[in-house]
Amino acid sequence: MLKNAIILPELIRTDDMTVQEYIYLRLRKSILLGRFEPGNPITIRGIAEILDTSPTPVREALRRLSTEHALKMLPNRRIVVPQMTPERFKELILLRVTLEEHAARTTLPFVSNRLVDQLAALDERIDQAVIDTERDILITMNQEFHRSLYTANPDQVVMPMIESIWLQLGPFTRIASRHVEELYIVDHHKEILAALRSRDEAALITAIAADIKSAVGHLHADALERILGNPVLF
Amino acid sequence: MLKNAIILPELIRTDDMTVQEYIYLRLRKSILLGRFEPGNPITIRGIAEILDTSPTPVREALRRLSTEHALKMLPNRRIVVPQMTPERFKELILLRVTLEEHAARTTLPFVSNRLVDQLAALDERIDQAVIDTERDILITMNQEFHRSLYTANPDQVVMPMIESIWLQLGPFTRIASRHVEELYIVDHHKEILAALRSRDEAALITAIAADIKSAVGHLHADALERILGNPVLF
DNA sequence: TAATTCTTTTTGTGATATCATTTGAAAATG
DNA sequence: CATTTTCAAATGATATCACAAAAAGAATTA
Repeated sequence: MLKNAIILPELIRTDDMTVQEYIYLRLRKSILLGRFEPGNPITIRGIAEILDTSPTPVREALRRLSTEHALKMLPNRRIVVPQMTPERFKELILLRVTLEEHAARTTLPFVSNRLVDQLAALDERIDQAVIDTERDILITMNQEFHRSLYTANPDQVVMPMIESIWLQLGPFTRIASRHVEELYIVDHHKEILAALRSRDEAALITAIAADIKSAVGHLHADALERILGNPVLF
Repeated sequence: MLKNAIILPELIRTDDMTVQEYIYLRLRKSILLGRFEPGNPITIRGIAEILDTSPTPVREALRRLSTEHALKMLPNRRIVVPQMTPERFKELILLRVTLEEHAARTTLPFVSNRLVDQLAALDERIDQAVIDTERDILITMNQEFHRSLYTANPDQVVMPMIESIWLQLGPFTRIASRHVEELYIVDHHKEILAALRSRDEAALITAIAADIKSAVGHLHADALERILGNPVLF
């Protein structure tokens, strides 16, 4: 079981953080980076052993993640990463577009020039990560780009739901990347930035939708069926 | 502390249900019916005493509910029902419209005549609940009406997010109803049913949006500010 | 009287122990 | 050889215990 220790990315643990919270954040990061295989059973005691804690905080962290639908607690009390199907994948992408369009629309009045500059800086780091083929950094920074934009709205309530979608898509991106030759991701951040600078809502919505769909653009129909049609075990 | 025992609605506990799940469902129902006052501190041991269990499953249930943003865990580790503000309320309603419109759109291809009949039957029970001024039944049935419609889509992933919105609005509806003379709720279920029968997507979207907004229709601008502007303690 | 300090009680957190369920492999059966 | 049965090990759920942090009172001081 200790072999799985590698799959959990490092995470600095601050003093004000409870054990439960630390475990939650670390597992969450791991799922977002696609480190877990769908279908693989996860055990409370197994995680507890890896992280050298008792089962109690682990179970709480796992339950939180199932509430966000990042994990699934089966009727037989087994915990797994949910299996992806073509239908569910389609629903997730459609909902992600809906949610992020909504988030973009409601955050636009709160967008400052300063924020756009920060987003532009983030985008440059993303471009660099693509050049360096730094997959983990790319995923993290891309999420940070979107999160920074949507949370400009101080009263926003949509972000947790977008994060839930990201968590549900996380395990799949890993599988998908194994079926695609190389990591060539074409984002639409430049268009998003242009739309933000001119405060053009229609253009922003278009760019956001294009950005989300391009992330799975090279995985249309046939490819998806091929990847998801069979269980894809490794 | 035992005086709060009354606020928890009854719930049948089946054998296959874990203690944690039972507590979760019971608290959830309680929140949806607006039994908790925003700001009131909730204690793990208090709930455990009321339900005659140990703190462990209670803490897990409460953590699940905070993950859904039905409750909030403060930095000082206190647990409360989040306070409502006019801004947050507006965001919640806007997002609810977005989510339920999305759900309606994606579920429409799966709507059968049989389902429409079931929804019509539900609507009649809702009308009766209005006549009898049975608040709890009205709220529950109304949610069941919407849930039945959206879950017709078997691959749907949006329902948990809609439920999260309902949970966040729950405590507020109670406050609001204390400021309104009587319980006269004008729903738009007849229009929803008509749109479903004719499989008219545009009409359905319009009806859904109208239905959601009418639930807070008598609480516009001034009234909201008045209700939410001050802490409103009872 | 109001503010502050000190003490007691309450509370959340995490580890441990116990129990029932489930799993998985060995043994038995056909 | 395939299937079923049996049984030990693993696992999840819950109660309990110990500890530290926080809250609430009580006592003291200004």
